[in-house]
Amino acid sequence: MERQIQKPTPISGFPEWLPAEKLVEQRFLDRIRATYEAYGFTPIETAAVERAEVLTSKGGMEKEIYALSRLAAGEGEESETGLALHFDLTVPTARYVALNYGQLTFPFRRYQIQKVWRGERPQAGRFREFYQCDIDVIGDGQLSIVTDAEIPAIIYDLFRELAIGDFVIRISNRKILSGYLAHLGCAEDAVNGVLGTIDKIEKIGADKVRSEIEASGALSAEALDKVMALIATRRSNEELISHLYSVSGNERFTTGVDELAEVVEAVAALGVPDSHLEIDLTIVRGLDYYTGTIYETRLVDHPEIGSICSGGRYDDLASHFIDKPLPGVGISIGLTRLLSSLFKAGVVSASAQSPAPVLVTTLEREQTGEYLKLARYLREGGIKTEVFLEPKKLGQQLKYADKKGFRFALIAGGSEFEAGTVKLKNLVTGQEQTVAVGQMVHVLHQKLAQE
RNA sequence: GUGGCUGUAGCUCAGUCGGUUAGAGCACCAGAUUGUGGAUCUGGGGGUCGUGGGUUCAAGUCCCAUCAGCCACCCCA
Repeated sequence: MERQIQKPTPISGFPEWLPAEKLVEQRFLDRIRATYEAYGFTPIETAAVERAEVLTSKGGMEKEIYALSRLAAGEGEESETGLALHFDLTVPTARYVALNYGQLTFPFRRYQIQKVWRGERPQAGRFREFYQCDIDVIGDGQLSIVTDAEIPAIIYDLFRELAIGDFVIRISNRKILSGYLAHLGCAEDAVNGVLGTIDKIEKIGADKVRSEIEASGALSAEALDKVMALIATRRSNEELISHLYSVSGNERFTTGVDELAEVVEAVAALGVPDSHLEIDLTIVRGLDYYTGTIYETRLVDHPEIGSICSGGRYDDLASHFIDKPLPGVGISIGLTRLLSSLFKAGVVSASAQSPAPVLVTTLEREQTGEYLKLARYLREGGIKTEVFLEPKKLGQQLKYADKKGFRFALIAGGSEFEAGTVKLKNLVTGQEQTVAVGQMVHVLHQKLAQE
């Protein structure tokens, strides 16, 4: 019988991390969860699929949505299921909140860490399957503007904890520019187009932004000058806010400035230093469903990575599903993109292939029970431990430990068993130390804490 | 979705003007005297050259198709 071997190929855009990388991802996920919960957010999870019409209710994303169908259907049966994989977590959340409106308590604070799928053409940093780590606060009819200040505080706490280098949270309020544009005579239906152009300023430069807006004819030459002057001038947060108060605009503009000023003040009260929060009127976020505060975060030393998390305030989460205004504010971390960028940039390295720091080596087959017992003591003492079970020479066992990134090898043979001791070998420094079995948990805890 | 580039070992790639049994580095496996890893040395396994067709005495090499991958745009996390 001939065996057909199918060549295993990766599927582009569907990343599968190696163990060392997956361990880093788990560590990140743990910290993201812990930080979200520290601010009182509660986890929810929604189905991987939604009814197709639910996903398309916002419009525009059809081409990116993977639909579900059965490979084969019986006579007269429909192979289409009418279901499709969710492409973000916002639409499912809206549906979930509307569905469970009566059972949820508002303001509803939820976090949601799930995979999403998009039928895009993949390339570096762009995936077809990836994790989003969302938090949102959703109010029933109203939601304090101070909530908008909690989001940067959470981001600040989290990225400091993740230790992936210096970062800056950029913040703005959509009402400011859109109000200003309207005030300067830009037609309402042209405002989003102009904002979209301004959003590209980092990529294409101020000159091209100007000529693109000019070409669109949305603004008079005089108005364009004013807009460019406002967005292109660098100012400190304090200077910019006082400058904005001196600029004349319409009511929307003024509301935006008031909101931004209040948020920035509250962010400071939450302990985020000025150095990590930057008001930047050029960030607008492509999605026009944001209506107020908007955020982006980037790494200072790696601007090429782009925004590592972004979000904002919206007036109404679930108008498609429920006849009640549900304003909210939230943010999403694209964990898969973040990690792949960090690996590529060398900001984090994935080296350890085992979550356990200790490998118990085995020298004598007839003492297997003793080795297993040693491992049990270590685990009972809270130390993750693996036992090497294959009949190989010590040298090969240490090589295995080295490759998998264990930090300590525990070595014991005849003489150690007789004396009731074990040898602890530090695999980084090569140093060895003999300790009594009763002391080994204590000693290891000390040594691991030192690193 | 639009445009460009590339497919040779697990990975990164070399392979001349078409010419004999297709190469390197890394990785992997084994060994270099009894219970000590990362280095070095020696040896070893592994490829129907993405797939299908065509041209030719002869194709990894040229042509066509197809599939896959990468990059840019678009969109965004």
